[in-house]
Amino acid sequence: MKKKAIVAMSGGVDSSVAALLTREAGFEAIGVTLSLFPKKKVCGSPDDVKDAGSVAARLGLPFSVLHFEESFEEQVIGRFVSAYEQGKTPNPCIDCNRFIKFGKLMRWGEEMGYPYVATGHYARVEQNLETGRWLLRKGLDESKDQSYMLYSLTQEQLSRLLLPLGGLTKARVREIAGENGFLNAEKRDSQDICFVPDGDYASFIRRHSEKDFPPGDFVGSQGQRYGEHKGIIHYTVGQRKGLGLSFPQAMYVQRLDVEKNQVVLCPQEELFSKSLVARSINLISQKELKEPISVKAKVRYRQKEQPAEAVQIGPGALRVTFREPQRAITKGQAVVLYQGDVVVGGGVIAETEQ
RNA sequence: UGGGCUGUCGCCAAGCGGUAAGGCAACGGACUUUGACUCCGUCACCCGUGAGUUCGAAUCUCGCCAGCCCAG
Repeated sequence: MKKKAIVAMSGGVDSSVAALLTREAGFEAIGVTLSLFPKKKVCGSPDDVKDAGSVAARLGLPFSVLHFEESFEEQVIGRFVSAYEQGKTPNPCIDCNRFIKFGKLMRWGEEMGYPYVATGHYARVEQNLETGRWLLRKGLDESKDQSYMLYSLTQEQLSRLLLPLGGLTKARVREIAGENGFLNAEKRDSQDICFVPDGDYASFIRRHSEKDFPPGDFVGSQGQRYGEHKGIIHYTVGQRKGLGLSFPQAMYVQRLDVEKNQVVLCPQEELFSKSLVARSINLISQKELKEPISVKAKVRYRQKEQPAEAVQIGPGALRVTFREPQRAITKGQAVVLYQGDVVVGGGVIAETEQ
């Protein structure tokens, strides 16, 4: 009997090709598009659903739309807003993967008799036959690698995950889409936060938060006042644009002080720190770090991994110390550890040090 | 009220007789399944104002206006 898989189809090229490849790999597949925030133009917008449905039809796959708005609101938007309220800078895509695509959707599939979930992520999953552990590896096309976004997946989730694009380049994926007459072969890559299509995430947060985010002071690291900011949610560590102030040199946000409602500014040189503490960690290639290990770590998506040493400092926490100080390490963002192209694990940055 | 200094893009600031550098900010775009960073592009037909000298002035002269400093 064929193994059964759900393909999470966003309407884009990647997941469309993933659907094709999943079927070709011998799975009995169904296509599903998640409706997450129906009132706006997002995943699950009419156009995207239409594109996904059209590809599914072309492949002869059953297709349906799942209404996960409620979970999305709670698990993703809620966390997103709450992080900003605390002066942190969240990565909602990671939460969406963790709680929606590989949480809610996977559970739904299980109930429906479809234990596997396939997506169009550029990363690879494989089992280490010696240890039995499931490994997450970078996509072969390093320029598109999305393993960073998947660091939070558990062994259970990885064991049910199919990533058919892991060994392909983006160019090849578009080619395959073209060869198969997919109407979205040339559709542009997605960008920005899907539920804030106009890019104005600050207004979005104000609409979704009980709290008030009043103007406050821009200050220097010595406490000198530089001017007035628009509300703390408008800023993130390392930010340069949008301050509306002019200095002899470019100035950046060094940190956010929620208590004092201050945004602390500094020149580029003072933006670097050497180590960080991550919490809510998830380890993949090993169960725990018994001793410090040497890794390469990313402090944000689309950053080249940097040499570092990682040590576990508690059940859910680890400290990462970089060989070279890193620019603008930001609370709320994820740090992901690699050894070669294997994801060791990762966590949410809670503190920066030095 | 005398004496001195200054007045160039939203901010800072080059220029000192030959036809307006640059930085910051802003705006647009690229990049991107997060926020940032980064990169590329745009951004003073005009130099407080009026008159003059000159082939030609932001650059020289005179008047006026504004601001600053020192006197009193």
